[in-house]
Amino acid sequence: MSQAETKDSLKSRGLRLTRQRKILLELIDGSGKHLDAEQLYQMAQKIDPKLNRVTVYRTLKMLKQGGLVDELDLMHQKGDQHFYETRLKGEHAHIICLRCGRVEEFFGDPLQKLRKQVEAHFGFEILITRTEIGGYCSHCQRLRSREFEDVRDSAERPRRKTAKEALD
Amino acid sequence: MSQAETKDSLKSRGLRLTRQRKILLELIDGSGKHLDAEQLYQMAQKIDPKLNRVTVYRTLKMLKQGGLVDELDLMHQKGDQHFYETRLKGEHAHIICLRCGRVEEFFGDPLQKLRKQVEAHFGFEILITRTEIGGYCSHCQRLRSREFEDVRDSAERPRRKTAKEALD
DNA sequence: GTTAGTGCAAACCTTTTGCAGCTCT
DNA sequence: AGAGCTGCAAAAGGTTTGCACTAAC
Repeated sequence: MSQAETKDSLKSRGLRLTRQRKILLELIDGSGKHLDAEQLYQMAQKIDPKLNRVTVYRTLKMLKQGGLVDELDLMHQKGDQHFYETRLKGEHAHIICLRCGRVEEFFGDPLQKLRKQVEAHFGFEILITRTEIGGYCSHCQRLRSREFEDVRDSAERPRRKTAKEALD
Repeated sequence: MSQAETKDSLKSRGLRLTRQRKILLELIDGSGKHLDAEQLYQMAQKIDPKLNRVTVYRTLKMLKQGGLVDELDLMHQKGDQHFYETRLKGEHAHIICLRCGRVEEFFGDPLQKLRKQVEAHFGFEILITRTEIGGYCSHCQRLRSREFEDVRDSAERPRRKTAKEALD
């Protein structure tokens, strides 16, 4: 969304385009990554050291409610925080590798079909959708099978992880 | 999943089927609802008053990692906690009404097609999927438009919500 | 008997709230 | 002028951790 459109969107709801909001909007629009509140806060502070973490949270909440950004969980692979992206690109799913953390985006007709079927089937008015898929990317599949072989071929007794270790 | 299958699944990983875990498994399997850790804790405590909240969290984490339950966010409509359901039913999406909180489940071929396309397109090995759709159910769409008319037709001046109120 | 699991208390991380003062329009 | 916004401090909500004791196998 252009700066001008965003400005209009805020104005029309009686909201103000403050110095802090300008900084945060540029960071979200410009980064092209999925940033969480803490990352945004760190980046914003380099521009305006007085900008408070609370302002970041309040701004994100406002942008989310205004439909200007989407909130992601990314399968909570890194923790329980939320990530944000603009609504510029069309609807897409997020594919998260549970080993290396890499995130891919998938645009494809199943997402549109799902949307249409849900609207038709339930008479539902859709405002937000979130599709997240967790597993192993092709690269990590190879690494995992090699790790597995290493354990079996190892000179050490191929001890299985204790249950406690497995939980960590 | 039957009690026996679950037992095997735990045993094969060197995990124990304790009194506390039996209670929690029955609650999750039996309820048919999407329960969060706190609800499970409250229910479990009625059966065993000494069962600790921490045990609930540890058990859920273990079941999730073992692929015995799925974790849901339900669009964080009620807060930032997680909800849980067994993996008995096939893959499905959750449709959450942002007004009344009602949750519907949608089973349909777009979900399978999405899965296949992602596997084919990225060579991805899928372990978990989560599709959540937020909006208004047909019932709440009607209520909302009525509420809106009420405001316009009201004898009071049709004041718009202040921005502060809108955020609450 | 050994190792996994539990309960308790305390810590942790992320996010929200109350309030006085500041700033955009 | 006046409503909206910010910063600060403090609290809240949900979840995890360290450790000594207990129970499953």
